[in-house]
Amino acid sequence: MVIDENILYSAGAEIKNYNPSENLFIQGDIPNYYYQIIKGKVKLNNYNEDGKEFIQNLLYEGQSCGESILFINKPYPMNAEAITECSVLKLHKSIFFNLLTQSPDLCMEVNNFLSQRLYYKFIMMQNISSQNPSIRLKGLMDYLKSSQNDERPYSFTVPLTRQQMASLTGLCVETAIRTIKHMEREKIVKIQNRKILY
DNA sequence: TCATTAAAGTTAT
DNA sequence: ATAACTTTAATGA
Repeated sequence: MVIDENILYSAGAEIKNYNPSENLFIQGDIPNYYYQIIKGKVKLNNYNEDGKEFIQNLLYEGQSCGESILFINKPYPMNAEAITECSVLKLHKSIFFNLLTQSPDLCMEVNNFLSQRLYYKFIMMQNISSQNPSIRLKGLMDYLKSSQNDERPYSFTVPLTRQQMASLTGLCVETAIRTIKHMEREKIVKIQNRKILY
């Protein structure tokens, strides 16, 4: 959790609910609020000229959303779209900034989260620049698996659909599927009733 | 080699 | 039921 929900409530944050595929904000909007997810999943994405989706990030309950550019005066370079039913706490940025200036602890927590996002971006940027799809997918899975302690092979179940994995790595689904099958043959992953074990 | 298109099977809502 | 996801195959860059 980035910020204790009670703190956000007492600061005057409001709950907003979203249905799947509803946008919290879209590309070009001016950032005015701090968002923190109470329940549900949200994706940050872009669409290229051909309408192909690239997922910048998947966010879950307890995480915040769009805070990365709240601190500068630029419109959002991406959309935030609910992928499940979502409850989100929304706090105006002026109040959010007040909270931060009053509490070093809060400030650290926000910075910590910002660091994590940045870390993910670096990791993904490195492996996406690889031409090899197997390396891209492996890079993604390595990152996801690093959040758990068990490092044994096949101890991690990838919590993503193949479609999402493809959109996160800039591949098309079919290539992702074929590559994953190939990785299964090479004993890099196991597949149990469509779930990918890594 | 990977993306794209099409078609069909499977799962989730 | 219907939409979303998965899979296979053919074709082209």
